Amino acid sequence: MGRFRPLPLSFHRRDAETVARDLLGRFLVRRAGGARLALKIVETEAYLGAGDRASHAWRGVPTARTATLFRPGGCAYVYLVYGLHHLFNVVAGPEGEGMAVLVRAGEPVEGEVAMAANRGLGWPAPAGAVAGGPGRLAQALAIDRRHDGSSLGRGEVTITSGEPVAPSRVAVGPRIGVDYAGEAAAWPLRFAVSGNPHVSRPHPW
DNA sequence: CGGAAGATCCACT
DNA sequence: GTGGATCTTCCGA
Repeated sequence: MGRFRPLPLSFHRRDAETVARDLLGRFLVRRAGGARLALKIVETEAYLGAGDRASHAWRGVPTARTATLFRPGGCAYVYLVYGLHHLFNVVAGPEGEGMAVLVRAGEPVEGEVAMAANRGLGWPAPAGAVAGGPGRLAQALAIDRRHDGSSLGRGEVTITSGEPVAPSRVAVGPRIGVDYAGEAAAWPLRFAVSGNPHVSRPHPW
């Protein structure tokens, strides 16, 4: 036992917005070949499922791609965007809701050299270069669709305890890259640790 | 069965 | 600020 203790699956089985806020400050831990890589989560986005135009589950019906999104909260939902980048999500809520939290950025805390190498960078690297952005984060942790559906309570990818971030230090804004989603594009479902330099974009806050 | 679009990133101007 | 890379998935016909 040590520093990284996985959170119980009940943590993830709450509504996506609550989980998105509560994931800030927690650790995302990747174990591979005896090595351990860890990031402190500093930016997330909530996707609400049916009725949220920006969500892959907005129609409320599972498809080949989104099957895992409808499982009970506490597993990974990983998919490929633009034919190039894998994005890592935490499935939230009860079974059938299709809710999830996209983990958009992390601050390296262990295995920095290996994570930077996964990104084709040396270490030290500038803040945000290793895991400031969802595609970068997945690449740094070597997460891909093999991890789709895996439990986050045990195994190669886990979410562990950390320092929760006080509400007063959480910055809120609209989600990134969902302009096609109509009204839902403006919903304030993006959360970040205020002022943290590893966040994926210049703070609009 | 085909077209269109995408929860991004990087290089270049 | 703009455009290209690259490919799976999805939906309409």
